[in-house]
Amino acid sequence: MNAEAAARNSPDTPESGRPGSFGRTAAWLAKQVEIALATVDLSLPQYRVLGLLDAGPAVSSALADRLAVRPSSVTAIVDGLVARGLVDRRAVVDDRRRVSHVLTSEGGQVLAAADTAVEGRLADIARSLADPSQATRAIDDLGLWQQAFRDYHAAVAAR
Amino acid sequence: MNAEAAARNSPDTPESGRPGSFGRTAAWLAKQVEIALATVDLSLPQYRVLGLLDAGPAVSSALADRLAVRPSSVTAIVDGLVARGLVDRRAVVDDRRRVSHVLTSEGGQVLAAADTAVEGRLADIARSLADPSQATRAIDDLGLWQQAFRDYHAAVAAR
DNA sequence: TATTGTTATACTCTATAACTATA
DNA sequence: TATAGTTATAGAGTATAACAATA
Repeated sequence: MNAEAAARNSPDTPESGRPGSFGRTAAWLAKQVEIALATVDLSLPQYRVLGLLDAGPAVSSALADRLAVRPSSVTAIVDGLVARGLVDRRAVVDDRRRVSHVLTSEGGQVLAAADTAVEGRLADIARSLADPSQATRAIDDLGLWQQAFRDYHAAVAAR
Repeated sequence: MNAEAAARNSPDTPESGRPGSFGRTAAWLAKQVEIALATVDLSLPQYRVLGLLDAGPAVSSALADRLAVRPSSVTAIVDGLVARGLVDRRAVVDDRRRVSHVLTSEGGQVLAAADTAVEGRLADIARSLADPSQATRAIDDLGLWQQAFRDYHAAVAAR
């Protein structure tokens, strides 16, 4: 351990990140999601797309905005989903430059399986906490983040 | 919105994921971390490596285990960090097949900047919550997950 | 002309398989 | 022989730049 780390960490938790480093925790949470998604053969970006389309059809530019990626990345991500029949591409009638994306029923099933896999893995990890009430609290408070994202996007959209 | 989604969502939140879909929330949390890390020119895997090395030097196989990736992926991730002078590779004296990795002081500085960037972005989003006490709770409870990972790894290591 | 999306290309992360060096 | 790690190669996600189709 380097000097900075030694100064930051309490003596009885020598292997941990510094206290309050919740950014690193979020990074590990991400890895756990990836591991769970691998069981249903889905990547993190694909899971995000399916989740967005679960709320209704969306054109490429809307997906690119919400995913915070470039349009060419949307093409790449969706290519795989279309090839597997999880998403349908369809032309937009009044503006034929645009391409809309629709979740197929098979896509909905895979999305549900993905939700189950991810939630199951995260719940397993939460149960490692000694206090069962803390496990519940850890899970429930991800719902707080869900609300935060909703409010955040609403605020950004209103700008 | 498809029929399944319509059935799951409450009428006043038509654009949201289904209630309790905390797996999707974790997936979006991951994206926010990536966006923040881009400001310090770091990827999510690189951020995880720097965080691990902050606790002390580690050989490739140990990093592969903790990162849940194959050894060749460790080589690829670390290559970029070594090229930037954030990590040093060094031979292990008593077993020269092994390669140890050490966080440089510049690496420690970039890691600190990354922590600041990620925590700042997540805090911004949490502040979108109407109730300020909920923002605090959302942030604090990521610390609960930090503890959960610690306990989970301890349990896995003890197997 | 401007906009939407795809294609071409390059870089990173990931894996599997083959290889080198060491044990 | 077995193990640790790298290299070779391939596929996915990302970006930028160039392009085609449409407005």
